[in-house]
Amino acid sequence: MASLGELERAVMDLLWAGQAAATANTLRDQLALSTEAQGGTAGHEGKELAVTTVLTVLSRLEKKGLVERERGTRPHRYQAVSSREDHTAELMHEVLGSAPDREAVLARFIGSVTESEAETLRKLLGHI
Amino acid sequence: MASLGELERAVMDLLWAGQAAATANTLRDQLALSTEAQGGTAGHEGKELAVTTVLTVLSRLEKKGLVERERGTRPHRYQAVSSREDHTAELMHEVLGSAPDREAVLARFIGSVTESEAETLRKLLGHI
DNA sequence: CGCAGGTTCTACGTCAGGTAGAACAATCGG
DNA sequence: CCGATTGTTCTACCTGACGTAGAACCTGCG
Repeated sequence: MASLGELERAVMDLLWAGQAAATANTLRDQLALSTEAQGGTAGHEGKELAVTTVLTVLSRLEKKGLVERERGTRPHRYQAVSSREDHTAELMHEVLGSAPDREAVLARFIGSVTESEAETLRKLLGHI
Repeated sequence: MASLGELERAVMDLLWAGQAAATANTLRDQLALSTEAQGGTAGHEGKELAVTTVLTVLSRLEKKGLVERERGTRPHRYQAVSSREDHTAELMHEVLGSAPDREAVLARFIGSVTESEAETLRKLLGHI
């Protein structure tokens, strides 16, 4: 159970991007800014969501264990439990584990990795 | 769009496991056999599904591009488009690509790989 | 031609996720 | 201490994916 919806994903992206814990309102504003008059890479809409919507999503993310909230302060402050990289790596492991022959999967995986990534991997595997 | 439901997954498992293209009826029977009186590792139920159910799922899998069917023969024959390993590796790439800093993700990923897997990777990456 | 086996259409129930109003809680200025 | 303001929780609706399958449709075979 690790799949995220589109909005959930957008919220996580903000939490991962920002350094400090954010409040629901902050996130609501930031969500509105995404794509706001930005004809660029596409994303959502410059749509103003209700704060309750953001709060609902945050609660769901909390239940999924992706978000942690400080309940002490009045505007609760939300933050990602783990970094985007950790989370993604974990997901990769999950996917890898979903096949019986992990090594065969790794073989295919390596087969289509970019050269720079291969280099990174070599470096990382080297000093063991 | 790559997530599979439980039954979809079970069908793919069968298609991946079997060597030849299967018919809907064959798959229905095999699905019934899963867990049939097998108190083991758990799975489904020895439940007899309607063939139409299997066909619906197969159609959905076809639409998702995971299954290919021969329409010429009368009982259509279904088979997985790509091997389980290829599919899984592709998924891993998808996940990897979902983060901006791929190399950082790889670093975390390698950090929690088993020794035997690390060995496999080293072998596959050669040393330039 | 009529039937049996096979496929497609249509449809319903459930659950996740997007969305938000209504109700409730806390906080702040007076 | 009280009302207004701000923030959170409850409840609920809508959509789409998926499990499930009956009804209707097609197609050789006898």
